[in-house]
Amino acid sequence: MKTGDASGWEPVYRVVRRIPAGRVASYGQIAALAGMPRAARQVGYALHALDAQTGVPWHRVVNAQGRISARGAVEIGGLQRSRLEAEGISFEPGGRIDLARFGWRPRAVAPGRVPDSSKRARAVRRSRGGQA
DNA sequence: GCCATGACGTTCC
DNA sequence: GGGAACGCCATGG
Repeated sequence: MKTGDASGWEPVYRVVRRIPAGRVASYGQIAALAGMPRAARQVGYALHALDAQTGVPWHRVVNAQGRISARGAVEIGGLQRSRLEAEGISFEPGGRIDLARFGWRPRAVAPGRVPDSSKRARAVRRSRGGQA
């Protein structure tokens, strides 16, 4: 909430506009391209404060799980899904999107293949102790 | 100026 | 592949 003025989020909006139709990008990706790799949350916040008439394809932005979060805003999530489907993006039974196919790759990487970062870097930083 | 909240991400098991 | 916990950063009160 907190009606942000969205004045300093222009770089973020610019990145979102760069997302081609039929493709989706994660908040972290947008944040990284905007210059804030750790401010993924703020990206979502910026989009929330954004208006539907700003011309920014906010519906092409989903979380890293390829799912629509829209905390509390169910109507927003429904609209987002409808828009994505209209662009040719298919949803899985669980409401998830196949990021391997519809995920936006600004680096123009070979289609059908993604570096993936799910379960590779494990011994990189285990100091976190996410769980006992 | 400090505390609480939030369209999330990444790591660990 | 899925669930849970910790972490980051910015806005609001």
